[in-house]
Amino acid sequence: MPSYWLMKSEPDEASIDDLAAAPGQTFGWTGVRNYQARNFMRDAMHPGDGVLFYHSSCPEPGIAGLAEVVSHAKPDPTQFDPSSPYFDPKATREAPRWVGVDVRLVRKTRLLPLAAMRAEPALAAMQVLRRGNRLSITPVTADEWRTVCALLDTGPPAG
DNA sequence: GCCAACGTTGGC
DNA sequence: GCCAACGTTGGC
Repeated sequence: MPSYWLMKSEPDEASIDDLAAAPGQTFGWTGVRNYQARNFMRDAMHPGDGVLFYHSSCPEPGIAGLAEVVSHAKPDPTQFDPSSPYFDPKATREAPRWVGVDVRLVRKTRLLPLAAMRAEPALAAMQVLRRGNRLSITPVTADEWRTVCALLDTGPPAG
């Protein structure tokens, strides 16, 4: 049984189009510097899990596509790179602190805006929509996953 | 740029 | 271990 996740990315840094253009339409998810989000990747994510690719901190925040986890967690190389904004001087190759998984595009979708997600009763309990939520990776239930896919398939409400 | 929310840091 | 100060996230 796959699990489902919502993963936030700032499109200026890594957008759904960047994922589509990447070799194999796959890239490593780097830059997570929050322990809870890290632990999801390290402990709970498995190849085959579904990913809602979410654009954050941008003019139109929302779900921009579907992706898939294709690796287990492995050390995030940016923690070792002094020129990276994600450099962590306390991380060593012997004892890496931060990990990431590889994510592959399934398909780019129309944008499902944050406001539309909030307006959908079936998504009312979605963790990413909780007041004050700042986690960049949150679990998604199978029901929420199906609801999002249905919304993406049916397009925006008429009118 | 504002601000709510919440994570992290560090003195004690 | 407490908790105040500070930093970050992210929508608006």
